[in-house]
Amino acid sequence: MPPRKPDSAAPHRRARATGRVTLADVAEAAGVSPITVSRALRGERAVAAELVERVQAAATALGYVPDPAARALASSRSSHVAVLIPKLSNTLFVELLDAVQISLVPAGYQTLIGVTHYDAGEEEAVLRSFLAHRPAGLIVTGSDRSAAAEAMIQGSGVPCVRVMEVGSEEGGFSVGFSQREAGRALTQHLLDRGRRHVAYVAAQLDPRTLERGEGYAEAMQAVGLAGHVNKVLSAEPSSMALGGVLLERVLRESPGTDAIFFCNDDLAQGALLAALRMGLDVPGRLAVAGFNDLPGSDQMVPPLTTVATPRREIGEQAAQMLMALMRGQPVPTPHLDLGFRVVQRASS
Amino acid sequence: MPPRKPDSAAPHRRARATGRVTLADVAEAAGVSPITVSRALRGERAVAAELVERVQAAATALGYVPDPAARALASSRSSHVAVLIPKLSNTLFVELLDAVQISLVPAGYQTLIGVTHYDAGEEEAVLRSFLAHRPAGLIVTGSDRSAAAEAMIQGSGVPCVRVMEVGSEEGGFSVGFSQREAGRALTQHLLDRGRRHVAYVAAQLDPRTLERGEGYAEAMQAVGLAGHVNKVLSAEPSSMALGGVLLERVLRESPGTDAIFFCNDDLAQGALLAALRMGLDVPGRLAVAGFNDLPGSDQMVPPLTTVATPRREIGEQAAQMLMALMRGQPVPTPHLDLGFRVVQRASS
DNA sequence: CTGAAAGCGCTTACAG
DNA sequence: CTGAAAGCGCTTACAG
Repeated sequence: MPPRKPDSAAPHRRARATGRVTLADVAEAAGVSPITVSRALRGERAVAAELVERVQAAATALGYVPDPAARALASSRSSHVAVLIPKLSNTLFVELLDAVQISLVPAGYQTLIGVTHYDAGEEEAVLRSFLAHRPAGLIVTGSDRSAAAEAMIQGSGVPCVRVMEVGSEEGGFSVGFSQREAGRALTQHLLDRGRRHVAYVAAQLDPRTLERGEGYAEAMQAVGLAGHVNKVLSAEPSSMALGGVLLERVLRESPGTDAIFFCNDDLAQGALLAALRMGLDVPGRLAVAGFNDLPGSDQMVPPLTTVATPRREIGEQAAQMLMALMRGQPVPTPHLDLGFRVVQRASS
Repeated sequence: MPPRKPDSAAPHRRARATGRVTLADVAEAAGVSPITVSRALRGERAVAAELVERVQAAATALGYVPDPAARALASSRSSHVAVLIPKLSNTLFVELLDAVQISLVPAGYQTLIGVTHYDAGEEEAVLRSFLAHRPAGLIVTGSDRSAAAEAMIQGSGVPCVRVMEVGSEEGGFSVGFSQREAGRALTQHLLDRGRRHVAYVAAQLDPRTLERGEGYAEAMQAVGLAGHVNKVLSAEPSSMALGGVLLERVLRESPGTDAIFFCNDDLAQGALLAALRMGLDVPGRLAVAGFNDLPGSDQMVPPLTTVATPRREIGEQAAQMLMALMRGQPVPTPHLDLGFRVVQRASS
């Protein structure tokens, strides 16, 4: 009978207080040092192929899951990607977010979503709170923000991609399309269909909405209809109900209007339904067009003419671009224009 | 002239490599120990009022922001709350999420959102990844999940609130309403309006949808119309377009139908628009009702009868309940029933 | 290609 | 009511 070792020397390794399987456990099981496990699992630097296999087997056998907090503390970089969007009530942003998430999650990143409600103060607060988490990357909507917010982004050194617009500033990164061009194209479409008294009706009035309005005005001016330019702007949040209200307002204030370009499909959908209730002939008496091609627009009566915007592709490409930046890889096209498409349906 | 001190002894405190202001910096500035700063800032335990003030002043002056990673590592509890929802394409869940977020963010929690796509495997994967982040709390949709997912939740020890249904199991926590009761109430409403051939049309077929269907069947049976029970079920994802398709299918297969109860408003909205295109008289020939009272339902032609569900309140109350759990406070009502409301409009 | 040492910035027991 | 010590679980330089 072999002599019993004293208790104090017994265990090869004491179980953690937390019960968690750690890097050290994997290292011991694989017979290597913790740092080798770290490197093997992250695929960082060269580790002998044989060791990599042994480490991976041990990690799997023990059910090892790296601790993001420890990783973040040691590397001063978390696996979080913060995404800032203005509102969750606009389907556009939800789809954008969904696409970002679908691309980022399989790569091991966690999405932290921040809603700014189109408010500079809220955006700063969200940014401050998120940057404290040392995110690996940042995706923000548009390029319009307070100087303070901009300074926080720059000062943080966190890679950042701006979405929905295409920028051109040196040093920045963006994925989107030209809101102005899109506004111009849709207006041109209405003009091509023979409309002359085209009104631009917008709500919410964020910078992208205003840019579309500028495109609209340019298209009108280009064909000598500067005198017919009619922008109806409401700072209220966009909604179907508001679309109906604004339709009535335009018809009352500018009875000669023969086409309305709504800045977002929800307004246009609401206007279409209001027209139905009023017995207003669309497109006979009035052409109606929207923007974004949101769910339901193709189901309207009549189906809604609109601009299809590539928010899902924008989300995916922004995620790809950000991943390249986070890995320190070069980005061939720092400002990626994904374009848009005028979708003609029976409402115009 | 005073003698110059040697360089090596000069600085009171060396700047961190990271440049970050730490607890130690605040402690030094306030003339207390780091642990006192920690306690004063978290409001934990009793700290002399005078010290609290001094610490807070120093923290503010230095612009101190606690490091969530360090905090999580030391306390083995992060400031993240993970929220699991089935889909981002259903407005219902987006509003729920928004409400949760609005309640949690001001309290210093970060929301980690996980989309399961109604898939058990995806749910397990998301859960595994989230639990590695040691969330402070968890909010999940419904109470239907794989045994593996359930075991992960239980085993993690993370406080968890289930939303959208009200449970009754001992030991659990939930905020929602009775889907079955709601299904019954809406059906009863249609019966009260004189309808006899009421069909229940559902897509997606998640457990809540099926429960509503059971409520529907019960209401039919209760008035002796068991023979008229007609459930039309499609496993496809819910959408407006599908609503139109299913409407046509019901009219073709069961021409005697005089009312349809759609399991979600998007289907019902699509059906209403299809009816418009077909020239089908609603509610004269057919009554149409939906569920959830989603945006746009009140704008339809005719406006849609539906059940208003309190998802915002559910989100808020779930957040409140979870915060109590995370703080170890007692929860007076572990299963909170927030009810629902039948909203009668012109479509029935 | 592999490792020993130090440290990231907090909080948790344990004392007093 | 306050503090000194230890440790959470990793990764970053620095060596070899």
